[in-house]
Amino acid sequence: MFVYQKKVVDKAVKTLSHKQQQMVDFIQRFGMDRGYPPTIRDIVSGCGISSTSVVDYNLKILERKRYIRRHREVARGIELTARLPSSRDQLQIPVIGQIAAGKPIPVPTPDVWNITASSETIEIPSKLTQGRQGIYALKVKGWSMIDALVNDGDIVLMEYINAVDNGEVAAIWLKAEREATLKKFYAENGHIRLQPANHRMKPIYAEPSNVEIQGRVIAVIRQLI
Amino acid sequence: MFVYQKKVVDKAVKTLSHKQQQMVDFIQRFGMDRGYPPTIRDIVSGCGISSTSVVDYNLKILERKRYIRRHREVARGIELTARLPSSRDQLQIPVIGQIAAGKPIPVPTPDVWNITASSETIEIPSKLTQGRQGIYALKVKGWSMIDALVNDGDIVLMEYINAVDNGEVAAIWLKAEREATLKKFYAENGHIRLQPANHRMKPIYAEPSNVEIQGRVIAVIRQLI
DNA sequence: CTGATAGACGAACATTAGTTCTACGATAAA
DNA sequence: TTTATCGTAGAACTAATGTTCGTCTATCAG
Repeated sequence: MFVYQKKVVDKAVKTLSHKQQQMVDFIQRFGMDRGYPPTIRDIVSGCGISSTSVVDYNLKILERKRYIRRHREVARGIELTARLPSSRDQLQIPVIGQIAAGKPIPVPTPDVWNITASSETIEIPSKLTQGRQGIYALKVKGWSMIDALVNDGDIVLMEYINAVDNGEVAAIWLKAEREATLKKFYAENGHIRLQPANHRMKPIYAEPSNVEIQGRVIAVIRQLI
Repeated sequence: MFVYQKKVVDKAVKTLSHKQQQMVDFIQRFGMDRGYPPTIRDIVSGCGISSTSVVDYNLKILERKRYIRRHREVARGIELTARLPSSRDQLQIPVIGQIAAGKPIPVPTPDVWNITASSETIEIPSKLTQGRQGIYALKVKGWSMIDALVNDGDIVLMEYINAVDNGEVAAIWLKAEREATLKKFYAENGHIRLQPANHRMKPIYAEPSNVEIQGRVIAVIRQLI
């Protein structure tokens, strides 16, 4: 008796024609994307079927095999019996301070690094950093970085290095002006050109002795909720 | 100015009448229990309301306040914007196209959603979206969004909605000009003010009939390698 | 008092979408 | 061959469901 029962269940649960599997997948995806189940006609076009009655026919089978539950006479009354999860990896990056004109850029000393859980952290996909070390983040205060297309409140992802290649965007401390700024860095015969990201704005020129590279900009994140 | 803005958003997001709160709860429960969203008439009887138009009226408000998203002309096309679970993992968001002046913004239709699974996607922390659904991303082409502090190559994270509150940044299609643009949106006595994020730039004014809201900007991501 | 506005009603209307019926070809059993 | 069943089609029918409109009430500012 148990054997018989098992057999029946097996057959009922496992055997799905290609079309039926396709329909289950479609219903699944549709629900995930849109927040409500598909109509029979959605399934028709979504699975390249040519008639509503075919879908109805197969839905009846899926229902019998307990992949779905149907609520008759109800628009979109298709309910998946199973629902699912997911996961991935990401990094916790410390936001170690603010960047603002007139204030030196805080440098991530080891002690700061060590579970500065005290302050803030942001999560980012590990893909963004591409495996680099010495990554930290700064929150931008004020509008002085506007010519780098960075707004008040933006988060700047930084890599802690002291030299950059031409054309890279860096956080630069101008000693004499006592100003922090984000610019594209170009070393050109004896002096340094700092080029705003905004092409309408003019570059500024500085003496090498007046600039201090504080880090390289990896990414800018602006969240508007 | 910022205070005013905050106030507006606050009010828009928080204040719910008793009836509206009741409706949200009902929609929530209904979806949990049955696996599909309620119809307007379900809400009528479920919340002891006496007319479908009352429900419609309040659904419009809930939509404006972003508690739900509605899919017009679609049976049970009510989608809660906040779905419960979702841990601290990250999401695969499809980059469904480019945004550029002179080109309409591609809208994520169901088929695009699925097909683009094959094309490009970006990973973002689920925290960034705060559990919202209907999130997609666009790659910015050209410098026409520069006054929104968005550069060529930036990724704009969008939420697919058709109505925004004053002060929010939206992707707007100007019909007559055939131009897409990212601006802060303000509806003011009969006309619409579109305010660049860059405070050095002047707002532009438009007729309501000329603007089409394509989505809301959730975040901007600029990756510099 | 007047006008503006938020909420609520109920009916009518237009689509959407589930259901049903007939028919056809292929395959397998009798 | 005949009969039965599975899978597929297409169309028609009807119930379910979203939308719109005119109307009504209550409240509040001027």
